[in-house]
Amino acid sequence: MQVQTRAEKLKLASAARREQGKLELKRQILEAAAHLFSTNGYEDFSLRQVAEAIGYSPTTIYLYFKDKEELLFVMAFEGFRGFGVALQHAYDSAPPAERIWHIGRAYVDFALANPVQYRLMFMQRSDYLARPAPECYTDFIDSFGVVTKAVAEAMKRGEIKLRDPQETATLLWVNVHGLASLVLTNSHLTPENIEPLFHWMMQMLQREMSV
Amino acid sequence: MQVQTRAEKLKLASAARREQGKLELKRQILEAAAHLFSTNGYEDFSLRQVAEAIGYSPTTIYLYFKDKEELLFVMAFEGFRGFGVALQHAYDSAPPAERIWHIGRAYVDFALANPVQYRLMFMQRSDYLARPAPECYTDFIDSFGVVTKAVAEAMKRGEIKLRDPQETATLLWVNVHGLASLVLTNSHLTPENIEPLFHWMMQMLQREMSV
DNA sequence: TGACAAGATTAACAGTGTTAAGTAAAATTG
DNA sequence: CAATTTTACTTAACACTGTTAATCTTGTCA
Repeated sequence: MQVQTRAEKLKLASAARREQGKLELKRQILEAAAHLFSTNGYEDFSLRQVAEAIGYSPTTIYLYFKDKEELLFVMAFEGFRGFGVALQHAYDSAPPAERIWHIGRAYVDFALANPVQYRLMFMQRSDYLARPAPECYTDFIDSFGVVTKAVAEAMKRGEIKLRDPQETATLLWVNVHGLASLVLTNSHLTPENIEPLFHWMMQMLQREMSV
Repeated sequence: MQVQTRAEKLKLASAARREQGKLELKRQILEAAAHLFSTNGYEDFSLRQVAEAIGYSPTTIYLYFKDKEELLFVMAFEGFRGFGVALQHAYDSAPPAERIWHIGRAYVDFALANPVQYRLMFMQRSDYLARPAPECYTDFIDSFGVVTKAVAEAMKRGEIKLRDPQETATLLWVNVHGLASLVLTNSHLTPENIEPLFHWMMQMLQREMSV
């Protein structure tokens, strides 16, 4: 490998700077989109409004996202990313014996703290879950995998009964998702008054896993 | 009250016939809409396509439904109606001691048999649940009420532990909805292979309610 | 017959996603 | 430094969408 000439270096630097600018605008689009999405809702979310919000012409967005669908997908995917981080954090920060409980807590808390995103991710466009991640999102945490891991390890430690970890994790998932989506749906269930139900549910699961 | 003249009778009959015709066209619109909805999906569902399908101009639909939103709502509501009927049937046709189990079964079966409607009702447009029923849909079964009733009666009979029936019903609901929506979302879970999970889940709930 | 009402249509508007052609400025090259 | 190419963006246009107002048609009634 030979050293580059000064001109070549400059060229690369400038290219990098421009690339940086592109990334920043992409970021800006995503921010405006997320904001409009959370205020207007899924139904009234429009590309043209996003464009207007950032002061660009509508077609500019197509230079950064293939189409509306992809912009929405990336928004959902940022949700999946944050969601995965939250579950992983719960896994990491809890004593092994309490991991499952903490993950359940983190799951529900995420839904309550990010209702708009949660709805998009798991209710309105749950089909996105089947889609492969967009390129450049390689450092992606498999949320369900976190649960499965916690379950499998608890089994290995003998804290819960030996079963198919995947199936056990699914039963957990069914419960936390069921509760979360019910709270986001039913006005009688509020973030405050679900606490007893959440505790009951988690205790039931814990008991069930032990037996 | 005096007898009507022949002319008055005719008038009424003709008015009734026309009213009948209106109802039939409304029915026709709903059928075409349901069909297009289930083939094209929520995103690509359009009034103009519905109009074309039944051979009317787009604006005709506005003579029968206030707007697209109401047509969609009525479609969802027909789903709620069928859903309520299914749960009620499960309630009626099962021996008292097995009612809860049967209702759970009916819940999940409905979701698997009517995935498109279920998605609309409880995932894509779960906000419809908070909306009051459209007039003329007065004979409406409160699905959650069926569960609550079954639970309350099982408590009275001493089959399950005394608790807040509403909260117990909610825990049941959380589970069946969680499972149903997961199956409709996750391609790894299919109507065939969830049977073990369903049984495990229901047994867990039954155990939990007894303790 | 002529007035009237009901049911449907046409035309139009505003807004949407999306594509192709055009433009101005910046970067690159000889 | 001038010429050329690339880049980032815009304008114009198309094919849709939901929705409204005005119009037409047709059978009903006095």
